[in-house]
Amino acid sequence: MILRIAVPSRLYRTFDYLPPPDCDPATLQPGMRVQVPFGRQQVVGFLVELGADTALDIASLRPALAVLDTEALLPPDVLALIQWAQRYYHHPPGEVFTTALPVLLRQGEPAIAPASTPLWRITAAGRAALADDSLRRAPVQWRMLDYLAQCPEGAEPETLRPVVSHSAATLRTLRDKGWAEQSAALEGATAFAPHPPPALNVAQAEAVAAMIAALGRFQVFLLEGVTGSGKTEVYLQVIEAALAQGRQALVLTPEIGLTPQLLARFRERLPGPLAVSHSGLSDEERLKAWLMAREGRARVVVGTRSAVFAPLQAPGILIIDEEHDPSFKQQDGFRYHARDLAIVRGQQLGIPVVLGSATPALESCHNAQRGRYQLLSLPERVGGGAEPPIHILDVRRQPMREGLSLPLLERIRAHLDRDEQVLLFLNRRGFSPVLLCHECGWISQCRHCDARMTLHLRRQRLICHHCGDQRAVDTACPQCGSVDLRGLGQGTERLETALCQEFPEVGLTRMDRDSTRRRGSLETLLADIHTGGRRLLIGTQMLAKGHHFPDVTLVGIIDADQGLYGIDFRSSERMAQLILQVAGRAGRAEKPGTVIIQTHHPDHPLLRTLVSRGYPAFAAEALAERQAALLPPFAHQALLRAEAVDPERATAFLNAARALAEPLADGLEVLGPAPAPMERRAGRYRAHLLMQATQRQDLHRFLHRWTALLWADRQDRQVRWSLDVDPLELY
DNA sequence: AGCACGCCGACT
DNA sequence: GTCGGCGTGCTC
Repeated sequence: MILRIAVPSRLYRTFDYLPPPDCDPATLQPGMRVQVPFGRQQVVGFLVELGADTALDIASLRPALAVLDTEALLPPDVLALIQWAQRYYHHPPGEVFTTALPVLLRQGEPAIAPASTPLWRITAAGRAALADDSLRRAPVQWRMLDYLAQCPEGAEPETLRPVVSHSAATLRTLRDKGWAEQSAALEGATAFAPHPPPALNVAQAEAVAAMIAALGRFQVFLLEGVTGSGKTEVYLQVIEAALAQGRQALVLTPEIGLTPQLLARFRERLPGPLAVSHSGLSDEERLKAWLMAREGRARVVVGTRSAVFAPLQAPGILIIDEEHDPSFKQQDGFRYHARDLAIVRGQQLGIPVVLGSATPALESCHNAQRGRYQLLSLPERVGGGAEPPIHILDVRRQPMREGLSLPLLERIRAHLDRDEQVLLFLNRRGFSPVLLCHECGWISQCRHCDARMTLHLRRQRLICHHCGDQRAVDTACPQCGSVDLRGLGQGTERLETALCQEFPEVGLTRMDRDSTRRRGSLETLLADIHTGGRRLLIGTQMLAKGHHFPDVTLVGIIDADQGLYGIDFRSSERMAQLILQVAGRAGRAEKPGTVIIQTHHPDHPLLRTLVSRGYPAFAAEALAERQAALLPPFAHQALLRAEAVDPERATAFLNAARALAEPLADGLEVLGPAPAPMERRAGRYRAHLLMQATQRQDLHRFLHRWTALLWADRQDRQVRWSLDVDPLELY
């Protein structure tokens, strides 16, 4: 008997081994982990298949060293999903397994839960202290205690570490004061008092009924609902129905969507422990969540992208929230799309898949249009209240003050004068994206990229946002020595400075990657906004996700122009989604918000449609444009990327790849090699070859044969290359 | 990707 | 005479 093993390497094939000498081959099952010798190393591999034949001479096979599991680690459906993904994305099997499993398991740790650490919990006295302001002078302790108050079933010391900078000392102090205590984990014994579900409106009830009727068979639903239309409530009720049938639910959300609010809502409504999986967890916590899902102790699993591979004991329904979010697509290594894989998994399991979004991806809209997905719309906001009106503000020939037009400034002042909050969205961090010498025209070019370094005035650094390189800001022009260096263009830091001068009496909060760099600072900023009287909020797309600001009555989109004529054919779709998401952050039923978009292209047809007729009309029009241009979803793409220090070698590789492709390229176009839009990045030159076909089948038949040739070809080791099937970014 | 082999130039 | 630079090839 031969063991076909996927080893953790980026080689595009499996390796054959003999069973270990002391092993009863009858106990072996695909999905078990096996310790094997590999070259001069020992690695943990995955048993993919048991076979009788091998392409090699039996005598040249090496025996495996040990079988690490007594039963298959992965249920058959996850194994099937992994194999499907490996074929579809044409990616090395070892890396696919590696991505699909928690770190500890791929390192060979046993598949049993690590000893549980005692949990920290708030005491009754602690709650009282939180309420009566006795921690007014101790903000760090207050923040920790407030965090504990939001963890009814206790929190592991590990998860508390990021909350404040010296969590262990803080916790000791809180314990000594009797406000927090540490005790062993209560096994799944959440004090669960089911909250009665709120009444549904007609559209919600119809959606829930349609999904419940589909439990037990494969059906994709596209749940399209504006912000505040109650998508989460629909999820909760359909999950409850699946649980009542003894099944589990898997919910995928974008990273930022895993906010305490969403989890708290799931916890108070759904019985039993929740398995939560995202990148902020320790390896032990991830393994624990994984095991709870597999053993069925957790009935509901909530996680980010990689949770699509979570093993489930009795899968009942898959839900992908904010399905349009690009973070569902992995952008390096194994470039899978978790939403697409969830649909495949649902089909393989014969269970429903729910895609929810206020602004569905055009791909999903198209699938709904042709009847592959069932469209369910939630057109009204729960509790009434209209969607905020969106206005286009033509800034052509307008005097601008630091990127703000005077009419916008006036509106901001009016809202602030009424004691309301204002949110300004600018998708560019730093002070200004370029430093320019007014004397000779020198600009702050990055040494490693075809990009300019962004000026961060506060930190007195020039930082390249593409490779991370940074240096001190020049005091004089490196070219001509002039001291007249000026920042060109607006970033959030500059906007903050300008608004501080304009409205010195108003509290202001900036939210971007720079201001939330320290762990826990996001929570602090949000607390400031909700309770601390900060009334001007400035931020990047970080603002657009997860958090709602009910007191905001004015939203300003500072610069919509980038998105309208971006290099990427998806940039207008992105911009529309961002605008509506930012708009959706604002207002409440009795105090609706207004949205103002500054642009130099007030007549841009897609922007006009979005503003006057809403997202569905926008999507229909954008889809018509895609169809006319034969772009996705009316064509299917794969991108072969190559990068090397020497640009010639990257291109030579792609030319060779193109030569291999030509005889096979039936029913598809091969475009390139072309330099990437930003050709040099982090000191390496990047180029690519784009394959495009109108029939998905043609593309995949081609890729199957072509990748085999590519891997067999003797390659230039200096060239790094990768294949991206269904690329979201064309660079 | 690792990891070794091996063939060249810079030193004790 | 040896140490170590990185080009090349292999991993069942």
